[in-house]
Amino acid sequence: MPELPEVEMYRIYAESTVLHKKVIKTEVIDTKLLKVSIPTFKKHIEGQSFSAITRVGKYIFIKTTGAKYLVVHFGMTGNWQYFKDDEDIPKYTKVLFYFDNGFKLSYISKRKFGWLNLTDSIEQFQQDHNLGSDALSTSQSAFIKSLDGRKSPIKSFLLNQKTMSGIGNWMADEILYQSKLHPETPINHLSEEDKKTIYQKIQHVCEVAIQKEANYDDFPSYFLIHNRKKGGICYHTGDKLEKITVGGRGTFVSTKWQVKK
DNA sequence: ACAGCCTCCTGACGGC
DNA sequence: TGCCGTCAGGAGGCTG
Repeated sequence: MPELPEVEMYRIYAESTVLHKKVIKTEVIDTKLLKVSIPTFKKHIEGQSFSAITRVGKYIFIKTTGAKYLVVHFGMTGNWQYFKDDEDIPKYTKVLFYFDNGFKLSYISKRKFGWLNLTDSIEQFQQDHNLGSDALSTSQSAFIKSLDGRKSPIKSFLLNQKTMSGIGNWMADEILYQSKLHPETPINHLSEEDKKTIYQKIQHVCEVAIQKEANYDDFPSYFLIHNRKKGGICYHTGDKLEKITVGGRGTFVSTKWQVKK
């Protein structure tokens, strides 16, 4: 599922395909995924070119030559694909952008958990939707300060996009596994050292995942993701991983390796 | 302000 | 082999 590293790959893909291309037409196949009306969407996108593509957390912001930014979120099964021939249209295409070179960009969503929106500016969108700064742009001191006064399980906090955005379910498990901390540990039980460790592991997991182009198979062998499945084994202890629920999300944990405080 | 639970949606998967 | 129930998950909304 697309989290920060996967969305970064989508951003790079868009930069190498649709940047500076002019949209001559759009086609909305499933209106449910559009957060604005079709006329508003067409008015601000058709006839405009894509002039910059940036990412904050799991969101992509496409600056247009018009007044608005196009905001794209992929949900859990989203993707996009650049293609030319009609016969190559991807399955589950929900929105199509036609460019003046004859190519098209398909916004794909299998389970309809993503959406498209418009905004005046990235900062405006962040304010309106309580979207925190990107995990790779958040300082250690800001991260540690944001933990003050909280007592929810640390995993729930990592999944919350309000202060730091981009971390989803597999990354939260990965970060806490590498931090040797149990995902249910209440934030107010963490030491200053723990907080620094978590921050460093957030950066590490993001950086490695992007460097490996989000191809899980290429991640180092000590990464949890290789064993993050039913019957998976802890790389460090050899014990079977436990599957629990934290914050309503499926969570894999090595109970001997990850300390609960 | 914060925490926790529910909802959306539908393909994939496991069990019989 | 085929059917059917259950699971997965990001973010927003609602409640306590």
